[in-house]
Amino acid sequence: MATRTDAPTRREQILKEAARLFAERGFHGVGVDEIGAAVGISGPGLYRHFPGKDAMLAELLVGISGSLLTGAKRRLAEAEGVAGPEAVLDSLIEGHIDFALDDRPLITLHDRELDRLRDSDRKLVRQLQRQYVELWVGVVREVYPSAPEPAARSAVHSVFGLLNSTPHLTRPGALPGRSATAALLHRMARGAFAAIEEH
Amino acid sequence: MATRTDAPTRREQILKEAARLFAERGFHGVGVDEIGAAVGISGPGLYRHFPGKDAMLAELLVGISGSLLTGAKRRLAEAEGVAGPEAVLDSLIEGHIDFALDDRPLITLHDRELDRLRDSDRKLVRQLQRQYVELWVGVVREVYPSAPEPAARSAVHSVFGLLNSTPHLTRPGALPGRSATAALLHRMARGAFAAIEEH
DNA sequence: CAGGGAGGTTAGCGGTCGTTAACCTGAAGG
DNA sequence: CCTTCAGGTTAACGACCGCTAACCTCCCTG
Repeated sequence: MATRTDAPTRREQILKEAARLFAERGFHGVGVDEIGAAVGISGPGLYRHFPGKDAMLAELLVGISGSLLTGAKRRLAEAEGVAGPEAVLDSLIEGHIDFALDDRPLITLHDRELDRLRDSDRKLVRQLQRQYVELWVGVVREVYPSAPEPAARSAVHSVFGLLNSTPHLTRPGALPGRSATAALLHRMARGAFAAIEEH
Repeated sequence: MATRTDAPTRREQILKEAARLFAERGFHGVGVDEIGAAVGISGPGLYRHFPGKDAMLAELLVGISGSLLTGAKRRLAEAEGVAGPEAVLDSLIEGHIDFALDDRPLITLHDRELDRLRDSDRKLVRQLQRQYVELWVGVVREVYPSAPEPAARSAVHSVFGLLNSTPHLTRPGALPGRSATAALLHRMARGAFAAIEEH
């Protein structure tokens, strides 16, 4: 998989703009004409690239869940043996923060429009999400062995909520710069996890 | 304001069911017929109680933001002088957790459907939200005086994300019970705030 | 016991939206 | 040079949805 430097294809443009619009106004709140207009073609021209509006949302959500899981697996494999569980957890957090900061609209969609999918697609996305969560839970339980599994799972969901809050705080972009924000989020996530263990 | 023991009025039933449906399927994803059916009347009967579908959403969102702010102000006033800033922060966290656990659909709506409001209503809601955030920021800065204001504000938004994650974790209801969940969320919120200060 | 308002009902209008149909065009390939 | 096809276009259809109109039926009250 080479690092892409090519110009984005029309199909990719459409997906990107659709993600932005869906995140801004909701799946049902955006018409196909608007999506088309956002990439310079109009309305039904989209059907040369996608079988329907639903298919765009499906591809977006499956893509998100897939790359989150793939990235997490890669980070876990890279750290295997050579690093302790704390470093692995840090790596997972870092990956999730990068995603939350770079693909804000996708993060928004990811927990907002899942129910608008066809049954089969929704099942797939949920399965990918579940694997992602369980991967985190495993690592968290290595770092905090005294934490019972349900608490660890709740904690993971809550930290996702914390990290995924980025869309809310960057209205004017007047926040302390990307790296400082990432560092703050990272520390807060670790601080939240550290509170799993009572006292 | 007496504690209400009376049966809920038809109007309140409608608001409650509308909140649930809007949270489940999005504002545009729910038809007035469905809302009517959820309270046992059908379709246009709703217009005896509300001027339109938008008005239901507006009343819900203004109500949420208002009661969050009112509750926070009350807690702040009660603790004035008699308690240190840490206790005030704990009280704010407790209030927000109660709300997140008891009114899950409203919490979901609150940061999801704001853009579907008329301009004037949206402005009002945003102003209430801003006051709520600033109230938290003030308390947080008392507890952590070394934290710069932008960091404190980002932290507050992130902790809201953490606390508002409750809708995600209660799919089957097989989580460790309400009080244990509340305690875990509370500890995590404090742990996250504690990480504001570097090192 | 008349009458009126609160709170429903069903029928239907007007607009919007996803999708399809039919047609056009420019560039690549034999 | 003719063909083909990818990638557009506009027109239009059918479904759905928010809302209004018109009507009906209790129940309360003077």
